[in-house]
Amino acid sequence: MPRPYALRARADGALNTRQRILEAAIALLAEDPHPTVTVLAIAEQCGVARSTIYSAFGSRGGLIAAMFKHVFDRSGSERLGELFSLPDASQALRRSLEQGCLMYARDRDVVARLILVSDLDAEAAEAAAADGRKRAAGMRDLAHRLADQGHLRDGMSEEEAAAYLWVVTSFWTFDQLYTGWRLSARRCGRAVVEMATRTLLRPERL
Amino acid sequence: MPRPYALRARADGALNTRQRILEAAIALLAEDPHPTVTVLAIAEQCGVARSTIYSAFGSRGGLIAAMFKHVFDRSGSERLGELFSLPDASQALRRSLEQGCLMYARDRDVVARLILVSDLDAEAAEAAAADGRKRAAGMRDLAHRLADQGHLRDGMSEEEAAAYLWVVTSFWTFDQLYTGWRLSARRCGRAVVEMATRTLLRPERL
DNA sequence: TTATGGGACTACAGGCTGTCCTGTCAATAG
DNA sequence: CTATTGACAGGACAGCCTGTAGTCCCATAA
Repeated sequence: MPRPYALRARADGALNTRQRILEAAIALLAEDPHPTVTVLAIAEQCGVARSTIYSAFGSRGGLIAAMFKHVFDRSGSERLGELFSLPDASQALRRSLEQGCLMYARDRDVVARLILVSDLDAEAAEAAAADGRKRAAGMRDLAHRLADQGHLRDGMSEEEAAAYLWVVTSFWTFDQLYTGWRLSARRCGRAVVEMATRTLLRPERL
Repeated sequence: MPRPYALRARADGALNTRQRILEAAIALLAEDPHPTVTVLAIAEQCGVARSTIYSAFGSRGGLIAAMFKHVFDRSGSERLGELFSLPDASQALRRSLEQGCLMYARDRDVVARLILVSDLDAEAAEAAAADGRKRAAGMRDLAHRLADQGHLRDGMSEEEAAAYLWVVTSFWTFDQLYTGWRLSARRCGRAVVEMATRTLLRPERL
């Protein structure tokens, strides 16, 4: 007959290990420009057995998916949420796009690497897709508010506006400017805002 | 003493084999949405020994680099060049961006896959970078012509214009709309042109 | 006829994933 | 205090992948 276990401390310890592995894995991506994202390398990075990673995340794909979520949900996303929720939709657009670029820039290498390896792994791809759906919903919301407040150009439908916002807020749009064209994070932000506002908003309100 | 060999037929055969391998490899990417891009899989796809691929391309990375060049240089790029060279820079912009989207759409899966695996392989990454430099030069040229012909908005420098063109002509910009937002190739083209023209050109010339 | 080189086939070393199994140790319940 | 439980380390192993090397066949050109 099984004994009922509360396991407060044990469970905490396990959670802690999970966190430690995630942090170490992300640190590995941040340090090395072309890291070998192998389970062994990550295990060694944080002094944990390879088998521990499998028991904590199930598979390499599971680990990468968890890293993806971790990076995209961590520090800075509240700040972004605040700006995004500014009452004036036009201000929300400008400020959150700029802030988004700063956030992308801070973790550029990690994010880029993570997106790449996620795309090649079915399990991790799901995490990336989920993040995409979240961003898409956000952009529809912003487009709706822009329309409501009369910011959109004549002939620009809400749905079309959401599509444009979707494009300009993607990591790759940022990175084409940042890594591809070597602009500073701040300039990237300005450029992205410029594209969005010129394309979407009434000229007289620019 | 080595004998001078013309080897017309043999060399032709070898070239032929190279081509066949490339075509087969690209077909493999096109068929399967999530293909395992292994040398063995490609070898089997076109009924060739694995070792033949190594002797023809040197390595997996070499093969991928060759595929990259092959896809980006093949049919359609003359057409794109034509449109790009139209005397009216504004027309060149619109027509070549639309045409570019049609080309991206035709080989979408192959291109996406190729960009992903290229980024994770040092050797293939060079091929991708070379293609990027080519596109960057093209965009600078177009920006220069737009400036010369007085199409650019007040305050829009040639260099800045090139950066915007660089972003909107990237594969990922297209794909965010095509795969991410499920627009048709034609609508993607219109959207990209819209972003470019609204951002870059004088409002009165739209 | 004969040397040459393209290409097939085989074998092997080394690296990675994923699974399984054993052993150790700290936390917990009785 | 003692027995149980679960986190974790460590190792072995199958299976797949890359890259290299050696061997053989045979069409071609001298």
